Amino acid sequence: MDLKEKVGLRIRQLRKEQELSQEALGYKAEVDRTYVTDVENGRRNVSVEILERLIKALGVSVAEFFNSKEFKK
Amino acid sequence: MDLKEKVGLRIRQLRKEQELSQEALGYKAEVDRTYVTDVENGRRNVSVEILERLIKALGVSVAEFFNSKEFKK
DNA sequence: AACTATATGACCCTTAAAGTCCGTTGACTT
DNA sequence: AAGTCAACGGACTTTAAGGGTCATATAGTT
Repeated sequence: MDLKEKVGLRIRQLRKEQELSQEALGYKAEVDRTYVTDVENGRRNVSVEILERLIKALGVSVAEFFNSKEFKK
Repeated sequence: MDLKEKVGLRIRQLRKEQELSQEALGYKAEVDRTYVTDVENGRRNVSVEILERLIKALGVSVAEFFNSKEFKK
């Protein structure tokens, strides 16, 4: 599993915790709803600018976002 | 300071610790040395695929990479 | 002082891919 | 049946990826 897949799973995990729909997250992060779908399913090679917006919209710091089992080796 | 600038500084920090030149890091990560220059100076909006290669080349986990002061809020 | 080598920075340019936006469809819920 | 949510497709626009070139700085060499 590569990084973009892990990122997608982590985003989905945090989004569910917040009880947000993909569309609601997309709105907060100012990205298209279909784009959120693709990112969560590991089909998008996101840039750090977009990633930053998504992480902010999820209400966590970048360090917290990556402080998760799948990113530790 | 946005995320891509923070990422650039962190890469530079870790590269210096390893005593690698930009060219040597570029070689390990399979990116052009001028690209490394641009990334470190915050001029490139890197994708997670490239970021993953750079982080691997620096010999740290993704979690470690982002476990640094500048990424905590 | 002129020359070599190494390291970095700052442009410029092309093309492959990132990112946007319009749909539709299927599953599930009320 | 009407609404919500997620997945997916196609077409389009924008930008990252990658590489070229030249300039600068430092350090050692002859």
